[in-house]
Amino acid sequence: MATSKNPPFLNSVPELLILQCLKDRQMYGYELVQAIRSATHDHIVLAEGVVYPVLHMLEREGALSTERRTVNGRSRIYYALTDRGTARLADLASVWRRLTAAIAGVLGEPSHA
Amino acid sequence: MATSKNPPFLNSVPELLILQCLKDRQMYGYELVQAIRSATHDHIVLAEGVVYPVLHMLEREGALSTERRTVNGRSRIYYALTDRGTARLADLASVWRRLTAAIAGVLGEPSHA
DNA sequence: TTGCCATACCTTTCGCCGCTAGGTATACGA
DNA sequence: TCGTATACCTAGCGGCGAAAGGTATGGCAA
Repeated sequence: MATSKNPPFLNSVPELLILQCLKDRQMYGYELVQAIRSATHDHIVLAEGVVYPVLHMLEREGALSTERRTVNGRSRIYYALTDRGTARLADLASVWRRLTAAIAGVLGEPSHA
Repeated sequence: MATSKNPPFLNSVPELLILQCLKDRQMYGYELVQAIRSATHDHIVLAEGVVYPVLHMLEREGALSTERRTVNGRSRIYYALTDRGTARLADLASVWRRLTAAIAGVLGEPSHA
């Protein structure tokens, strides 16, 4: 009942992954691409064209705060979760778990519940 | 290595669910909508506007065979998996499991592996 | 010193997939 | 006879990710 509609279907997975990574520590865009790539053993490779727009959108909505730093003569923009971002992460993760559990059920897997 | 690219991101979940349902027994479109709805306890509700086009596409590609039957004065189109459809189901399910496992890893869940 | 690769940021364009919102027709119960 | 459930269908829109490109600096090798 509480769940009004299907979230347009399983979208915003990139957003979920990015938020989750930033929960552990602040990171910059280029770093996120590689972190996700290596964390998933190359199973998920987010192109930069996906990551940067998401970061900008999240910043616009107040889910992320930014800090410009120069390291080794290179300028980086570090992103960190705000309270709002933490809440958003919790929301997305919850929806994600609910949907995957539902699908696992159809696929005939126990889904460890 | 075998996995060339990200499948456009987590698309074709409706297709996966439909194929999986048809693996157990043949069903008709209207029935599929409700079967998925109830199997997922209303967490996933595929509109008919999603289901029918997928069925037509799968039939066009030889993944489903059809049989028209009249029950209680109502005309129904029953769909059944072909060999090709079974293979397609196996493919989609495998991709699905790989991706969800990867995401579960990022989310810090054991994902029962 | 020149050129290439890695780093680090960014945007525009395109295509697809699912969603919305309709539409048709029959059966059945109030 | 009128509404609701059954059962099928389609056209059009929108959003999100993918592809493809563009800028700039640093470092290394030829």
